[in-house]
Amino acid sequence: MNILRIALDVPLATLFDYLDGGSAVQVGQRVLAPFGTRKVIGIVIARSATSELETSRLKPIIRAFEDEPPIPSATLKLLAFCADYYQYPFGQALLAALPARLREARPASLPKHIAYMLTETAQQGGIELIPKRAVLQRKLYATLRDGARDSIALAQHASGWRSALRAMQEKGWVRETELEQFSALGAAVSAPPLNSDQQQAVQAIHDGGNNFLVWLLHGITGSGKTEVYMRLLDAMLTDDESQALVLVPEINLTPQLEARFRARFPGHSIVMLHSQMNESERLQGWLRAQSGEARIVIGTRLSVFTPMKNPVLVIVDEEHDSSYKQQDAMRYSARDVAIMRAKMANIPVVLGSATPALETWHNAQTGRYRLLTLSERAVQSAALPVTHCVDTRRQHAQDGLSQPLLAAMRKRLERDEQSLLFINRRGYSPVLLCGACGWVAPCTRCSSRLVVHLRERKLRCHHCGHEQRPPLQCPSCGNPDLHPTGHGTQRLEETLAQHFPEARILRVDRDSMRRKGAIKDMTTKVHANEVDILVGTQMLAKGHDFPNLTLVGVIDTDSALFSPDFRAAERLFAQLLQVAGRAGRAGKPGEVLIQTNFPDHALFAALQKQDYAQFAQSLLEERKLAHFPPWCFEALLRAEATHFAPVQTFLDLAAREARAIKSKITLYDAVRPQMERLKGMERAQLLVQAASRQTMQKFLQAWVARLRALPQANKVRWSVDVDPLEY
DNA sequence: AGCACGCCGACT
DNA sequence: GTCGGCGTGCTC
Repeated sequence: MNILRIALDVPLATLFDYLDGGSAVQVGQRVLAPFGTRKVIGIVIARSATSELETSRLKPIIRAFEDEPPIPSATLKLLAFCADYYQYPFGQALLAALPARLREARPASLPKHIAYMLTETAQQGGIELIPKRAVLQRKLYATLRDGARDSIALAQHASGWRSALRAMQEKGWVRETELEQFSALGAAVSAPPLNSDQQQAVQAIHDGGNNFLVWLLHGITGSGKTEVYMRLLDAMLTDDESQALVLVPEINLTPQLEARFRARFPGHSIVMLHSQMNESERLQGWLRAQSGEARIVIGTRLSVFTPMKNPVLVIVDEEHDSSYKQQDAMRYSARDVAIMRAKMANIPVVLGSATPALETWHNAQTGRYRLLTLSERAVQSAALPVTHCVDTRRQHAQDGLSQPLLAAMRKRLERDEQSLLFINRRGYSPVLLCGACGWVAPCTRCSSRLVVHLRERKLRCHHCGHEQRPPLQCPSCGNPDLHPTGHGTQRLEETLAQHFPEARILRVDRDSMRRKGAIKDMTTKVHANEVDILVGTQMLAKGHDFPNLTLVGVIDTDSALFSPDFRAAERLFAQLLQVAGRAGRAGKPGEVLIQTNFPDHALFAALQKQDYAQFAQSLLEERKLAHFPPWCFEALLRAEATHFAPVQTFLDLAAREARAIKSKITLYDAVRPQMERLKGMERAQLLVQAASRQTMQKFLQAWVARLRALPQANKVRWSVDVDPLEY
């Protein structure tokens, strides 16, 4: 058994065989191996006595990292499953999941716990040693008087502790010491009482036992989902070994969330894993989770692959959030991988959301998932805002602003309260709209809207590729005045300044918030009442709590209401529900004004009542008629190249290969995505639908094998997106 | 993906 | 004469 089967970071779906060179390296451990002219890091996947290649052609590995803990087989199996499901080379999937430090050729070891303690001198001298004005040092002294503390504990007691501590070290008052293991620090803050909904949810999940079950925790904003998660952790992390994985969307992973968990579980080692951490922190977190020391792992998308010794629970917060879907390399959905992980480990998984993804809701309706509802508000001060539509067919919106909205904003200015204008710019493509009757040009083959292509004077379906000339008059009412609709948000800020020259206006979007700390500055300003009007995109929808904000205006909903992307309405509902939650907290009643040409749309009726279930039901019926997910399964073959011709050739051949496979799939024509050209690349894509996951998987397996064999496949960059969210 | 090999155009 | 353009093909 001296042959090693090794996974390498190369775009080939094979393992590579090497001689072990006498090393006792185990499955899951790292090796450095010669590969062509290079030296690369690989992971041992299996040991074997034989190879398909002649043994004389095998090279021995250069070195093995035998002292490192092996990646557990459960993690390898999960990644192998994902590589298979998402049609991605296993070695690349595996190596990409590791912290970057483990892709480098130097050994990694479990970090020591450095703690700080007072020296003899400091203890005998007492706190009077430290000058009164060195407030931070005195604070640290008081903390360390009770015993040694590590950096995490110190950070909790005093922000900016590092320089103060260094000063104390230089004076000889503090020295470093090494702890054997993580030790409990401080007392837990007590848990607030649960309302009956929360109690029932905790009870139900706890009673569900330790085996695989998917729970959907459906709770409106402010219903206390996080408290339910923490109670579950409390209840399920009982023995010394058990661990839990908590996934959160990119934006939700805030210092506040971390502080909340640490305060609640001071006796447990908690590890945070997200993209803003530096590489050594990331490696530390990974190793602590792998060793079993970390009891709670809180992280974003990629942390779904973090190895754990004894996981007992997986939580996916805001499971509908699109940041769970990776949009390059292996295009996995961390929510779906989390469910698969729970299934493989035979443990429960909890999905939490106020507006679940329609796929998730569907599974809860059919009984595949268990539904738990939190309908009471846990925070009593959080009152439901009043939602109204402004009918922009009657109240014309000049430069995007209608009179009722302007009047409402003026009222807030007079009362010294704040307003938020929400711009929904995402997924924007112009549709052809009749201003008289509200007719929107539909696709004849899909239940989607046609997109206006002004330059070519054409209407096109981005889903199936259907094209037609724009009609000269409205087929519904005969009105000849049809126009593309859905633009004009750029000048909004200027227009506002004209209307309210005295108001302090702050724009919040990705551009203005790019600078580090910009978001924190923004929230401080809003809390200090230094802003009257906030103008922003979906960045503003989440998380922030502004007590003096009493009006939310939504500028343009119609482009999303009738977007060619069939998921746009679902996203709009989630966003609007979230922005509505920004208005009127802490006692002051909030108001939400939505400008729309279609105030009778079912979405607004459901929004006014905060009735997700009703809206989801109507969307599900629509999707069933149109044969869209979740009533079918999809995969997208994307291709791009500097010129369009090879892209077209490749997709034509790919379509031919697809038809040659005897599978019950629906193949659509190749279409250009909304961004036809991106970063100098001409793009196009091919959509495939199947009635079941198995059918799709079987088809993709055969298809991708044939695609790899096509010589034309090397002329383009192509990838498969299984369960795509964006087209 | 890298990286080497290889076979044709403008340079010291 | 050779430096270097990127097409082709291989990596256990």
